[in-house]
Amino acid sequence: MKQNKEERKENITKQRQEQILDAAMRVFSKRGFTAATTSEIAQTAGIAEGTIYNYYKNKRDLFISVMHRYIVPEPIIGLIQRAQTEDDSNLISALVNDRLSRDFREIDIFLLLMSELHRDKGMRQQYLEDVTNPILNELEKYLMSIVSSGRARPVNIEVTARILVGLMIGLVIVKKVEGEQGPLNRLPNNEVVSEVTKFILSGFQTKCDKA
Amino acid sequence: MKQNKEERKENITKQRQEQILDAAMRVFSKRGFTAATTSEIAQTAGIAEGTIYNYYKNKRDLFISVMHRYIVPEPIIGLIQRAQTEDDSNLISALVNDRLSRDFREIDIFLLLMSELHRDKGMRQQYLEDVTNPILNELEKYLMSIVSSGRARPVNIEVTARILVGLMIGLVIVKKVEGEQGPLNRLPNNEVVSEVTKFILSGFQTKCDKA
Amino acid sequence: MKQNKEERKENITKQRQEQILDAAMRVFSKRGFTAATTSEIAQTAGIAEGTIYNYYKNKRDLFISVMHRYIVPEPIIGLIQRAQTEDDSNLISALVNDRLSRDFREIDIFLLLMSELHRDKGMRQQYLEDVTNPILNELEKYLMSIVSSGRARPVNIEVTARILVGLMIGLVIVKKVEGEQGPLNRLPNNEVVSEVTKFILSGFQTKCDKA
Amino acid sequence: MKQNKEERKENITKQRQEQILDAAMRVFSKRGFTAATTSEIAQTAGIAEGTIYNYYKNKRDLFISVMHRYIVPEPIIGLIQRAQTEDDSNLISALVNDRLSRDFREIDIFLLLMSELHRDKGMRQQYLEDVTNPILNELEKYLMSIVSSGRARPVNIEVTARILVGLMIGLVIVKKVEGEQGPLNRLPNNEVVSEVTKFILSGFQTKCDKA
DNA sequence: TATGAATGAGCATTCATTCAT
DNA sequence: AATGAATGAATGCTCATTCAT
Repeated sequence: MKQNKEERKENITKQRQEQILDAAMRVFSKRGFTAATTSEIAQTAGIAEGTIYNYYKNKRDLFISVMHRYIVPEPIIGLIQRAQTEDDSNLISALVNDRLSRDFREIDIFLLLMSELHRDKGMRQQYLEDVTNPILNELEKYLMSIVSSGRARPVNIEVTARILVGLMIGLVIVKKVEGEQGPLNRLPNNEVVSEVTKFILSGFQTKCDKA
Repeated sequence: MKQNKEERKENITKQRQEQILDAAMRVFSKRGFTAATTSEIAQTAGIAEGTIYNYYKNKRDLFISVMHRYIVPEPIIGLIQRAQTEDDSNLISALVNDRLSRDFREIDIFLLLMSELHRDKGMRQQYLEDVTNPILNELEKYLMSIVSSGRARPVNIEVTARILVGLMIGLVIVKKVEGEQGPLNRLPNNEVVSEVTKFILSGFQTKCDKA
Repeated sequence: MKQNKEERKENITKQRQEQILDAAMRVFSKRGFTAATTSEIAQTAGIAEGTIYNYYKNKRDLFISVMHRYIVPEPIIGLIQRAQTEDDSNLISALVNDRLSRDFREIDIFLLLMSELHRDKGMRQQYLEDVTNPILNELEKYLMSIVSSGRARPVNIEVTARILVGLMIGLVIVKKVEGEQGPLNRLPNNEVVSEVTKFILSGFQTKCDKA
Repeated sequence: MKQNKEERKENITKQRQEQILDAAMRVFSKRGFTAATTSEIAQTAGIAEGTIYNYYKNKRDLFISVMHRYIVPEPIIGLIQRAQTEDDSNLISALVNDRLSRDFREIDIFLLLMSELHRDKGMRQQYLEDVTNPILNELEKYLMSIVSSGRARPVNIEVTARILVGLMIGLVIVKKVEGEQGPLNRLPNNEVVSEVTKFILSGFQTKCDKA
């Protein structure tokens, strides 16, 4: 019984934390770290302002928790790992599709993260360790495998991994900046994905021009 | 003589504005729009806080002026136009090199702009008109010319232009996030540029696999 | 029990509002609207500056609340209504006495209101509706009744009502401007009241000069 | 020649002072002392902000000069003196008419003066000596003469003088507060003047009711 | 544990005044 | 004498954080 009670308590605590994190994520990504107010976060979460401080030491602590909660490498790493056996075109398509089909909120969080990273050395280090490096490592493993199997040119693995990650990030930013009227939003998603995939695999030059 | 006087006055005004803009740029890119204080901007510029308001209506006006002063499409458009007659590999190299050789401050300003754009519809619209669209238009013209000349595959012009822009933006972000220890900073610049150029022209797949 | 709690809370809120309004009234009437500082109001109320803003949106809102709290037509209207059956001399005496026995603070508030009215059209309109018109209406009703009963000359009702109101206002101002040494303060109150009453009823000309 | 030059200089100085005083009067009466800015005064006068300080020590000094320049007892005293020989009804009419036909600017200055008087003891004292007392003295002399000549009841001279002054002030305030739509503005001026004159001479009670 | 009133440091902005030209 | 840029103190207002209930 007692344990049951404690469990329930713990559950409520978890729920409350989730509730706050979700609200904080929305407000932070809408306003940016400094312009976001604890008052608006509390309102969004449907709780009192003071309650936030029962779960998080201060605003920055809450922000860091939001980043940990919503910026994670697992989904993208999963994609790469599951794709190791599939053919390359499928993997790239899946990756591109995954990124481009996310909604704008994620882009906002990402941009937010970017702009806060260089104000907080510790955060930047942690983001590198927790998110960037795992993804890049996985990509590098994949690139090594396809280079050694002869399916890819003998590219510089490190640089190419960064090219791929950079391309994903950049596309998502362009998509967001141009908004609803931009081609990346206007065209059917699969058309965009297929075009990007072809680009990644073959560049834009006429193929086999030396053949 | 009189004109001389007026001219000198005008020069002083210009200098003072430049002085404030420069300081504002530094502080804004270090702190972000909201966290930047007019007090720190004034201190950085070596003037009194009130003096800022003799030249700019308010903090947001100053911010917009900074953006206009430091985010301009001309250099990149110039590059594309001057390259129309050169061979494609040279143009791409030049573009990539131009972007990757910029210092971090510019990246900060760019990220800053991105994160403020979606809080200010007017600013976003203006940025599209003043910067994004001119660059994309120029790129699209270039792509059309090389497609029709047979030097490029019959790609979707619109999407490919965005791929190129996105790639530039993304690379610069990755370079910034990984910092001094990342490959994009560690490797010789020309090596990175050459790798990116090859990627853009041919992708990473083994060429002519169907030949 | 719960209700008790809520009630207590409400009481505290009321008290706090009253505390702020009282302080604001003092400071506003001492300094005028613009010269009054929220800092001094807070100090006078014995609270922190920020606390004011838990109860009032901004300084102007606080000012308007002060006006609503301290400038009300009810007492004067009550006087007129209760006097309808009494003889006219009694009513006039009561009115004059009521006005002249107020302390200087009220005069300050009144002057303050006057000087702010023409900077704020909305406030002026509201003051007319809430205070001026009700009093004038009541006075006009009274004047009509005494004219039709033959106790008064067939005066222009509208103008005479304004003469009476103006006389009250003006006397109070003269009393304030001349200060302690002026006759309106030096002479016994009932003497002044009686003199004013006689003036209102009969003017200063020798009565019945045509009889 | 030299003297001529100096004279001209003096004239220019006078003109400049007048120009500043006039502008200051307009701005002060529109905004009130604190809310009026030296910047707006300078703009209104068509001069540079700094120029004000060549003629007036500071803002308060300028304000006091405005008061001295625009609030003077002479016109009203002149009216009373010139009327000594005329019949009483004419004098009262002239007084009332003089006050009620002034435009709103003067009322604003008067209200402004009132609200500043009690922040500056010296100013209040001076206003009493320079303006209030001379007018009241003149009125008292007049009242004494008509009482002793039997044309007026044996009123309390001091109080009655204040009643008359108060009535003028109050009427003007009511006229201003009610604005264009109020009866004091809507009705023909001579009708209002005549009504007020009759009131002052005879009150509103039916005349000769004891006769 | 949740609440939300109270706090006061901090910020953008204004403005009277000065002073070099 | 006139100018107007520069100054910086002062102000209204916000908001993260605390704490009594």
